[in-house]
Amino acid sequence: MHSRSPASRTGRPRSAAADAAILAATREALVELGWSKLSLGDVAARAGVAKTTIYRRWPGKNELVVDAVAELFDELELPDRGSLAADIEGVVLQFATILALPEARSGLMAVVAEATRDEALRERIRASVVDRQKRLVLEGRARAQARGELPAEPDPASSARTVDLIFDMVAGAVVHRTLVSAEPADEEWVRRFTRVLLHGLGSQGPQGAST
Amino acid sequence: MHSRSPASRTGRPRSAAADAAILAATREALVELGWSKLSLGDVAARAGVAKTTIYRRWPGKNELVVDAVAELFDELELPDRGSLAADIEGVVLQFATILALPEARSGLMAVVAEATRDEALRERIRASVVDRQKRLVLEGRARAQARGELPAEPDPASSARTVDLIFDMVAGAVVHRTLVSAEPADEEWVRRFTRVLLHGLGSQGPQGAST
Amino acid sequence: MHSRSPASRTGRPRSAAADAAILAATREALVELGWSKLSLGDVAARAGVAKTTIYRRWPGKNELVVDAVAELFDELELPDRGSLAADIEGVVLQFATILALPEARSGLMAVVAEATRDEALRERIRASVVDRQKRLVLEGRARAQARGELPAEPDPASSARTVDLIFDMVAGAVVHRTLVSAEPADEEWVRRFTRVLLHGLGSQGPQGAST
Amino acid sequence: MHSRSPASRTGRPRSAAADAAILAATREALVELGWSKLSLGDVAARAGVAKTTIYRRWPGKNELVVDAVAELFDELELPDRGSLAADIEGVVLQFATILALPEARSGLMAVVAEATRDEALRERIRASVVDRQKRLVLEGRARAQARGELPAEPDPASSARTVDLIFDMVAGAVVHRTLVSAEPADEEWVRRFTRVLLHGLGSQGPQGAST
DNA sequence: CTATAACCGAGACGGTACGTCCCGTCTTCTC
DNA sequence: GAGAAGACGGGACGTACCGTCTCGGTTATAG
Repeated sequence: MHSRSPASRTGRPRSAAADAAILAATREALVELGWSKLSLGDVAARAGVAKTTIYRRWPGKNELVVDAVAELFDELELPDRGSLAADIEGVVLQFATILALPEARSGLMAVVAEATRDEALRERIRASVVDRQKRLVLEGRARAQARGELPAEPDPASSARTVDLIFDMVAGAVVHRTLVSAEPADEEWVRRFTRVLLHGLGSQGPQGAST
Repeated sequence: MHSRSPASRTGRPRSAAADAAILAATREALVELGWSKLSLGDVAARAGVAKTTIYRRWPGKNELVVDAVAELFDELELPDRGSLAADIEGVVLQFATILALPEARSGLMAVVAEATRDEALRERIRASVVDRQKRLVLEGRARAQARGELPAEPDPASSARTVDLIFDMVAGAVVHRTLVSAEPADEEWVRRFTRVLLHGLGSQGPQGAST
Repeated sequence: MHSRSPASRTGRPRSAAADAAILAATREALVELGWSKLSLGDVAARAGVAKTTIYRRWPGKNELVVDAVAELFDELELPDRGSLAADIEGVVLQFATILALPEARSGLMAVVAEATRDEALRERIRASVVDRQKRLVLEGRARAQARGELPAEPDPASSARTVDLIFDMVAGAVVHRTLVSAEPADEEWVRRFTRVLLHGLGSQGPQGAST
Repeated sequence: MHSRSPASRTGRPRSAAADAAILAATREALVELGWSKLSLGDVAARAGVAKTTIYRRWPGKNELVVDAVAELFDELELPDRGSLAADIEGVVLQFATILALPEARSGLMAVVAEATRDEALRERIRASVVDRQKRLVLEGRARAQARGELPAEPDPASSARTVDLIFDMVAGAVVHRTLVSAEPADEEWVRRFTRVLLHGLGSQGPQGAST
């Protein structure tokens, strides 16, 4: 998350409790105020902490919010629901549920926007959020391949590109639906999305078998 | 874009040139500074205009940037390239090209983020950007149905939902690829994306026929 | 006191009332808090003014306090009391009275201390305080010379040096008595001081004729 | 200077070297930074000492600087130069030399300013600086009385008041000349000052006998 | 052809948050 | 138990913008 030079062993150690309090206060402030009105002074006050304590640990508002939001995504899981379609629907619904939280909605797009001009921040987002959740795609695909629902992909380079593509399609669609179109990614939408993802646009025929 | 009460006819009229200068200055500042360091005072100075002149025309930074960025998307077209796949690839590439512009990258996600807590801004984005480009999906689908590449969808409600879904999938994937994964949406990626969109995840076999 | 480039005629003019309010608030804060605990934010709040309004007019705390204190000395006068001794005693008592005010005590020595490392501040003090009050020495001497109590000094260079010397002796003695020794410069002290100043250390004899 | 409760005998004793290092570092910092930019953290770093070590020995910045500066004045002496005038000129020149040191200039007036609101600090200054140097006035007067240059003062109360007055006049004039008027108290100024002090303002006639 | 009204530039205004610096205290490990 | 190290809660700093206001001045239509 953040760390000092490894050789520093002297002096009073940093409070571990402060970290948690700051991140929780950040999420609380995101809910109440949203990204643009969130101030580090306010977060510090909520966390019962001095402003300098935050600045000692994070370079600024952007990085703090990335860390605060990233924790939300760690609870994503991929329980085996028996079929690739069901697995996808399950995880997409979880993802949509998290994106419906005000603390995620407010902060996520904002840091992505900031990241367009900040390579380090982009890397932090990739490490804390994107790559950490790509495991879901890998696991789901492996499971589907074991079930025979998807063909094996022997070329590792092409395989990696496919994982990236799917992640962009899944995450992108849910994010766009939720934050840009500002419509709920509810069960019906998730079913339609999953059908198109699995079978393509042409598959507009019978829908009954999906849930 | 912005308008006064229609009954006001006396007095000095607003300078039309100022509008264009302000929007151009906004895009210029977005390129140089990015969203978060863009200040209206700076925009005013670049446009050779007083701050009050901006505030007389736009409620604030958010709305100004929406208008400045929306103009970029008006150049999107959907030339008939003979097949649905080719049409999709064409428009997605155009979209990716615009999203690669710094003035779009910086501003777009930021106003979307702001819009999560501002209904009026959300509506402005929908009107200025989203709905205005949905025409591309409608037109592409109609053309594909005429060619027999896609089945007709008689139920208008379901039809609208499909349009929305496709728009979210296309725009979402490109945005996520470009801004979150921070990888270029180049021709190869667009080909892979289009194949999955049209034929589903299972279609990982031979690829030769795509370009 | 402070001024902008003389050519600036456009824009909203600076509030004259703000100047007076700020200086009064500064003196009030000096009384209550003293120099070291006086903060410009506090002064701004007392004056009902934004911090930036102060910084627009004064470079910093030092210059503000010089101006606030300098006003106190403008009320010094030299009424003709009939003899040089009486004139001196009168003005020294006035000076001591001002130096007994908390707003003067707290601020004056502090800015002098700061001025040891700030040529511009030293100049400001000289212009606002020292030179402005040297008139008293000049006037008193002229009057005494007219009365025949002091010899004329034809050499202008030597004359100026004498004025400076007397000013340093008078002001220095009162300041040292009041602020360093922290004893009141009361009537009796003033009488003793005046006798030494006029007649030298040897004149320790009869004192009765002094008032 | 500072002391612990006499009963504390166990544990590691305080480093005596640290005291000297801290005071020297304080003077060094006064020279480089001046009073207002001097911070105890900086002094600690210069002295190779932890901040806590300073706080264990002095209550704060004010007291530390008083002690650091007071040492400078201990070198003042009053060699017998044969006449009262010569004795005064000698000691005033020494005093002026010390006040010309940056470490004295910066610090002395600042702590005097602070002392206007801090009785304990005022007492510390009086004990460490003022009273310690009053010996010079006493010694000089005794010597002059022995020579017959000054009359005896039998009343002890009046005698003490005279000592105080002279001290305020001498120290005040030099301080004012040096720090407020910001002119050097050079030999010529000292001669003029001494003549007025000994013989009064009227003695503006022939000067040849002064050096 | 003059009044009136809304516009315009400039820039001061009250205000909020910034990120930094230093304060004086505390907590830890080491000597 | 003193000492070095350094994190801690707190407060002020001086700066940057915000969105509003008050100026003097300009450019239109309406009378």
